[in-house]
Amino acid sequence: MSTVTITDVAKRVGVSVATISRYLSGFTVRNAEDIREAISELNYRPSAAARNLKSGRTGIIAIVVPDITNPFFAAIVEGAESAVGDDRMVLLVNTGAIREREEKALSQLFGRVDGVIMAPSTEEQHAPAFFSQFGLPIVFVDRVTQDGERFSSVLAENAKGAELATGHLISHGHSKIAMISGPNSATPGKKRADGYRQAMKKAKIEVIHDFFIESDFTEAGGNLAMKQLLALDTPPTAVFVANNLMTLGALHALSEAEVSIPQEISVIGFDDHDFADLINPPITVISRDARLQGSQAMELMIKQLSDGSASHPEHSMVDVHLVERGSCAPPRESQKIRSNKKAR
Amino acid sequence: MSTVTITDVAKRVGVSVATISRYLSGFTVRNAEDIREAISELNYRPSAAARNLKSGRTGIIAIVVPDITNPFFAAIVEGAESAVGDDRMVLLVNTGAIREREEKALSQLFGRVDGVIMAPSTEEQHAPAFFSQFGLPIVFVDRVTQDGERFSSVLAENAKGAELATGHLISHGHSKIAMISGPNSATPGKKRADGYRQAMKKAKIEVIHDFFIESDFTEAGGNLAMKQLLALDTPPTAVFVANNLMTLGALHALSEAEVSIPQEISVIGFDDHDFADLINPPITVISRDARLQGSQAMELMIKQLSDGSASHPEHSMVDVHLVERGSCAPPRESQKIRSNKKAR
DNA sequence: TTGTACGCGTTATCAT
DNA sequence: ATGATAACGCGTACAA
Repeated sequence: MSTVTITDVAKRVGVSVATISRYLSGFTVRNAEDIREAISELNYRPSAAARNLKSGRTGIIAIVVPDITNPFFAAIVEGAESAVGDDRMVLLVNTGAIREREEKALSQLFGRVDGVIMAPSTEEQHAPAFFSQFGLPIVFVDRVTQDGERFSSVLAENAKGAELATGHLISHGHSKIAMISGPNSATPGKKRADGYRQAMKKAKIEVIHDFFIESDFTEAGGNLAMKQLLALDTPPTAVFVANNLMTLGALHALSEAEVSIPQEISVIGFDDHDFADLINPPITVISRDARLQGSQAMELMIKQLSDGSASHPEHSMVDVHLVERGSCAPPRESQKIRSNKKAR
Repeated sequence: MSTVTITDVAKRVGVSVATISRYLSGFTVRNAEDIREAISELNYRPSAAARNLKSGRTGIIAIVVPDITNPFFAAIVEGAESAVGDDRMVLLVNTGAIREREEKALSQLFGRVDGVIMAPSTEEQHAPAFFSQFGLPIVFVDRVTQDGERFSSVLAENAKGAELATGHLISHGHSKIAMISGPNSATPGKKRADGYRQAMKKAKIEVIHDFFIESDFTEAGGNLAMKQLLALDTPPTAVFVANNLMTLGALHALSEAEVSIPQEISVIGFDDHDFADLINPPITVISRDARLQGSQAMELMIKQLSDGSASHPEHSMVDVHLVERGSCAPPRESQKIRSNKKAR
């Protein structure tokens, strides 16, 4: 156990601890060589804990996400990590989208980290109050909480993306367009639903109640929603699925029910995936640079930390774009989908 | 800014700091109610930094992985996080499989964390020396370094899995079986190659030099390797790909070259993937519980931390199993793969 | 049960 | 340029 302190080094060299400290801080000292040597021989490492206590900073930035297993959040974390710099590190908190864990994590984070980058699982949250209460710098990424405007954030062009997706379906001639949406309580859920409605409105297509399903961004949720859609008397001819996991679930439902894409139904998803182009047919999606979202969030955090500019929140958005592959086509003349074939 | 200390609470209540400290530690004190009240009114939070300095512990466990973007490592991290408990947190380090970053991270980690769970990018590493030097508890997960036996580890049944995979191909009647392997310098790379050779030996099939390609566990690497295989005068009729990313790359190469699976070539991968069953055809793989690997590693770490049992390293292995889908079939009579059609 | 006082390892201030 | 020392906030041995 390396319990060698700055005092040991000082004794070894025959100077005071202050001199060693100065040397470590880059100041010019007389016997720098002796010190360098002593440090390496004694294998001295400054105590992070002591430094934290003195400085009040930890050099650690937390990033809290609902599910690190979701490739999208993994990309965000990777982006954030890539921008953290040499003198700081990233503390990961995976909340499983469980509210209690989020809150507990936040309180545990206080004092252990200099700031937190967070993708809150819901907007209905007291997080901002919590943050302002403790004065912990925060940057929201991908999602915000109720009065999230008071804090910096890096979101995606959710509404635009959803409009793009829905418009793409419309341009193929579809009108029976369903949406499997995320929870309305989460930023991307709400915004993408808005975009869908906006596009439908522009095209003067009425949104059928049964065609809009508010699900939960999980694979199971997407799976269930798609089954519900297939069980309808007149199923949709196209569906826009609001995130990658739900798309996965929906595709499984479609595959199980032996509904062919895009002949019987057109599918477009939000967020790309490595395998999306290997599926048959390759899936058309709205894509964006999640890694960039993460790195931008980290940059905002670092700026905030050095400027102390918590009072001037910055809001940035990463762009989205359509990646056209093979899962969208015009609707058939005959709208007879074998809806009840296998779908429950 | 919450700069309220234990002293403030003590003054408020009219007792000494020791009493407050005792209250916080769960001891019985006279005016517990007053203290509780004062703490909540003053919004007092004990300083983690000061506690760290006193106790020598941080309550943080690091987990360093090559690539958090790889679903496999994401699952490991998620598993580890799930087992960390209420009084500790996880610090993530993503090294990008870059040796220098690994080493730098390790030195930065010292003093900031109580222990590190690590998936080293290569076995050719001085990490163990580094660890023993500083006495930082470590548990290896998925991979080890040179003298990794001296430290606890949670590996997978790599050799068994590779034998299973190769045997599956052999049982279908293949003999021209190629392997796209990982780097021999990494534990899973080496062990899986061993398993392949073992299975081939058992079946008395000679391993053709050109059929064994040592790649690098990346998508690009798998892609290139598969192209090389396809460009051979007599290409293999089956291929075992040693990890998920390389499988992805190989599938892209196959798809690009319009080689049909399993008619023209059988494919089996190592490590499952959410989308593996949606690809056409669904991909047969060797699977294992990565999340379990992560949680076991964390459990070993926590045990080590409480026991102080660093001297009794434990080595555990998670099992593997074959997930049969549709990417393997008997070889054709005519072995004419359109090898040079589009490959390259 | 409670209070006093010291130590944890650094850095910053103040003299020298 | 250097040395002595206070201070960071907390836990705890010791005395009461």
